[in-house]
Amino acid sequence: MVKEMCYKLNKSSMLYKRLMSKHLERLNITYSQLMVLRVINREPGITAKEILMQMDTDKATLSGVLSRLERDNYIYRTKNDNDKRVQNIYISEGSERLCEEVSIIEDACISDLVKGISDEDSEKFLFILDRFIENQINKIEEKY
Amino acid sequence: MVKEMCYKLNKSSMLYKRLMSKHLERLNITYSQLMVLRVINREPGITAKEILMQMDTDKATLSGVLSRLERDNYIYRTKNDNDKRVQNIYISEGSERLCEEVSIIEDACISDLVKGISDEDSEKFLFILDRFIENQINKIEEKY
DNA sequence: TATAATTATTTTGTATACGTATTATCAAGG
DNA sequence: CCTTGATAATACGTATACAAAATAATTATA
Repeated sequence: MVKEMCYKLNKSSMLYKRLMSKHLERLNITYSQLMVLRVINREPGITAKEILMQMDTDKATLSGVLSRLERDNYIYRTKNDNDKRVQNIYISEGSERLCEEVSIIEDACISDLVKGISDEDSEKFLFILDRFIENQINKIEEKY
Repeated sequence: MVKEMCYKLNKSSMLYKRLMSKHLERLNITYSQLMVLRVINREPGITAKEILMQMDTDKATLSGVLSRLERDNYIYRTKNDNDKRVQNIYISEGSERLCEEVSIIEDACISDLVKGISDEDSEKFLFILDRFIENQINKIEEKY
């Protein structure tokens, strides 16, 4: 049964990314880029390191996403004078609007996903999923 | 709440892949390759098209996975005489053993993931997840 | 039967995911 | 000071994920 849970979690995750990508296509931005952009929108001047701590992704991956966001003028970066290793990251003019627009798209994407699932069941689902994730994290931290 | 469900499903999926990858590292095979190898192991002579139907992945992705599996001698392919577009795919000598070994690894990986979650709750979780996935599939098939 | 439509698969291009190496900078100790 | 170790970030290599185009073979149709 655990195996089945894992497979279906993977499948659902894949479907979600597929769904969001389709809707985001016309905005010329990817799902990953968007997730990062939102964090920056919430905390202007944030550093890559701080984004990493919030997002549980890989630093090399994030570096790539950031450089593409910068290339496409969604963000800009300035060197931090206190610590020249660090760059502070800001949303470009106009990108706030993008974040808002995307929230609307996301709401549309997810609107029907709990159709036929009661609030109580959703609650229950989240509760179990939290426990499952906790177990996964413990397992990953184990030695091999 | 739906948004939270989606984020956590993604997170859990990522963690699972990370966990399996760490354990599979020493076998010199990736998680995706393994999933494909197993299907071939179950149905020797299967075609790429048939694998696709079972696995809900992308044909281009599968094509790459298959070519790497062939490159590393896990599988071999023969042209089908009835339809020369098609290739029949077989497990190479020795790869069956790999499949068995991997099952053991996978069991070890997932063994503690339902710790603290009752059978009843796992059941419930799967039930809700199935419904969720069904809704996702319907949503993806909608027009934009 | 010649052509059009379809099908199986690969190729190409872009964006992740992630381990490892590298670069630049900082901070602490000798 | 200056070397050593830690830290922030990028670069590189390999493997997906996936859209779109290309290839090659098959089938349907005029």
